[in-house]
Amino acid sequence: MRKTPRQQRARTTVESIFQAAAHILGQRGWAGFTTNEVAEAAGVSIGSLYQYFPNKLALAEALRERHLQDVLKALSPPDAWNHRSPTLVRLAEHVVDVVIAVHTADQPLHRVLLEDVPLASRASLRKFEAEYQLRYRMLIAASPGERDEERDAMAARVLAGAVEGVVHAAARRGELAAPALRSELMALVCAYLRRRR
Amino acid sequence: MRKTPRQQRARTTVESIFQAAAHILGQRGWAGFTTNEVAEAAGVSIGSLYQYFPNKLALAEALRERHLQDVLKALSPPDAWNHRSPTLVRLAEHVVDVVIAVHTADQPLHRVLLEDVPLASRASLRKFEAEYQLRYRMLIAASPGERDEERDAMAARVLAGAVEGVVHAAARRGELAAPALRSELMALVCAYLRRRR
Amino acid sequence: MRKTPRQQRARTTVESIFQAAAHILGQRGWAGFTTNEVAEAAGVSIGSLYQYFPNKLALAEALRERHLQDVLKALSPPDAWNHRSPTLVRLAEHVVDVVIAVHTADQPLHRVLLEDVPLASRASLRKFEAEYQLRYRMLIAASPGERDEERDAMAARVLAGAVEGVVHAAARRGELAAPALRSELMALVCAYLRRRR
Amino acid sequence: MRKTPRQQRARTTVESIFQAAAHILGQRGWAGFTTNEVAEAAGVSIGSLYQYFPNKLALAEALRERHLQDVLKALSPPDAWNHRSPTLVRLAEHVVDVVIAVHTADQPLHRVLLEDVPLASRASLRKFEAEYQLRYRMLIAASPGERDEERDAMAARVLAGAVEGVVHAAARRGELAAPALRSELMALVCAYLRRRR
DNA sequence: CATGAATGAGCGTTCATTCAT
DNA sequence: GATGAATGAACGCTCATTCAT
Repeated sequence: MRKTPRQQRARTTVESIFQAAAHILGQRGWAGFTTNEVAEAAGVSIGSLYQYFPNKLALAEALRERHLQDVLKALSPPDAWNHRSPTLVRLAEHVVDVVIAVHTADQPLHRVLLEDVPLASRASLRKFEAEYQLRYRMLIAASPGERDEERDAMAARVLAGAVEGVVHAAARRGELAAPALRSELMALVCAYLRRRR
Repeated sequence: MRKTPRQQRARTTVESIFQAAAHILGQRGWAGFTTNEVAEAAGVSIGSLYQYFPNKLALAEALRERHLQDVLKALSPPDAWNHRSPTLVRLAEHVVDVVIAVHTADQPLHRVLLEDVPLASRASLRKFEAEYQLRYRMLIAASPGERDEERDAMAARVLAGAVEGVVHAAARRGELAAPALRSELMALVCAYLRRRR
Repeated sequence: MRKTPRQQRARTTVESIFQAAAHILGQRGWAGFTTNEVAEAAGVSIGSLYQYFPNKLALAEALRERHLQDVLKALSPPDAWNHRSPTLVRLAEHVVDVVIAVHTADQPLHRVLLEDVPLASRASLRKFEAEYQLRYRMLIAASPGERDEERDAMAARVLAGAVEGVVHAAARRGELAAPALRSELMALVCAYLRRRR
Repeated sequence: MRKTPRQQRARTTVESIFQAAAHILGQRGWAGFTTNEVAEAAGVSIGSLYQYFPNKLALAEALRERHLQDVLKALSPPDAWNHRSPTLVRLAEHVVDVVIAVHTADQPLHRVLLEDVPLASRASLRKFEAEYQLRYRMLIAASPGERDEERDAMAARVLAGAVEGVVHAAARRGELAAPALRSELMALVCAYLRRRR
């Protein structure tokens, strides 16, 4: 961001730009994402947008950063688990429910931010992915069987890819709310975690 | 397509447009896909391109149609299975290997065609997906347990989403060729297919 | 230039762009030189302008190149001098008259092209200046006194600057056509050339 | 200027605007001269700038006025000449040295102010030029030969144009400090002043 | 007197598309 | 069938200027 808003009205300006940008980016995708439309939808002049974001990509990246932080926060273990860690199934349910919730809230935006918006620097995305994988590593770590660093890492990536893929496909079909979707996905995750090696 | 090429020279024109379009769409994505560049790369005038494709989207969709047919063909059961159907594991291996192969051959193009190029009509994509799901239904059908139409359909969608998701994520990391990827993905598929209900 | 016009209508397009650009650049200066106005004045769409010139600066530079060639050509010794070289005064008259003529034809354009338009590369301008100085070196070479390489070079630069400065100032005052201007400028040039060292 | 600063703090505000404006105008030229950058460089808000200058051009013109006054002051005959006026050569040396000094101190700014900044009204510039010519008239007046009002006026303009042109061209080449430049320029001026009519 | 958030006309440039040749 | 010159809407972005605080 070019400068941080100090006055209150500036903060509302920036916030409405974020809102409008999220909406339009999710709806139109990166190719159809235009700064002029964002400004108009935000009820703000195009000049104001460029006061705070040096260019279109920077706006999208700020949006991504924001969104990824939200995702990580939602995926964090609840405070209730501080003392007694839950069963494997509870852990899996938490991850599955959060991923479903993320795609429910912002169906297309999540995908666009992660796959459509060009990467100015890979650094921040790598950092997110590392954090993100960590959540799946916790599942693997809690599963039965002997531990193996490399194999567990691959398992975490496979699990993450599978969960993302299932939820993503369901989102495209508007099937996210179906209980059967959740139960089958849980079945998949648990079957994988409990498999004999 | 606006009209079908009759003369031989017209057929080579159209073919070189397809080649160039596939190349550029894969490299630049939908946002960077320009008809002028396609025509130039194809060694053909921009006018010729518009003789056969009414607009940019129609070209991309023709490309998609072509590609999806290829994918379905690759997924079809080999002739060798006509008489004796193979084991569950062999079936699963076939699907996994084909999906990996598809993403290996045309990494970015496959993704762009399926996720980036806007959908003029959902009809053709729905048709493809129905066909595509059928392959996974065969896996479910071959798995142990009692059959249930709705539940099996959901299971097929979940399985398809999972396999696609894992391979897709691996492709982004350039990890498609790793043997560990394949074996873990197989483990996931088999664990799911063999799960107790 | 992005591409060379092949068809006749393309050549007229480019020519009218040049005409309009020269007019507007001379009138408004570099800061007020807009490609949209050039295209409009040329009776051509903005797209056509960008078919031939990759950007605004390239257009101005093409104009400069063109103009500088014209100036050098005008300054070249006439064919009539091939066999018998003229007197010092005749030589000086030729230079003075040409410089006055150049500024008369395109008063502000000449200045803008040389001093206002940013230099993408200095190469072509350096080449022009070297050629330009050569004409003044001929004057110095024809003047009485012993020759000295360095001193003569400086004398040529001083003479060129003086003639340019006088004509340029007169142009700003609209005084270029005054006979007194020419005779006083000739007096200046001749006095300098005939000075005792 | 919109209003004259009364308080001390206002005077420093205006002064820092002038400083910053001179710096940026000299560096970037009229085309790259932006009020926002001036305000920032001056450590002053853009609002403050517009309190004192109604628009960008007015700021540049105030700067020009200031600069031209400085030039005239530098060209004024030193107090030492009040009683005994110096030789023709001394007079010429004074003018030449001052013009060189002016261009040395603020090479680009001087040029930009005189040639790049558009003229809102010619009045103030005409006044300056009249004053400026007067200095050259003194040289002509001190030269041998019979006086003639019109002819002397033209001679003064020619001399002024020549000196300016030589120094200006030398400045562009970074040659202002060269002793040979000064001596050749003096030779030019003296040759002209002493010419037989 | 000073601030700085906000504005929006207008710039340079791209690219899908048309049509005379 | 094929060409490529021509079009112009629309994009990303800048910057002179205003005005509420």
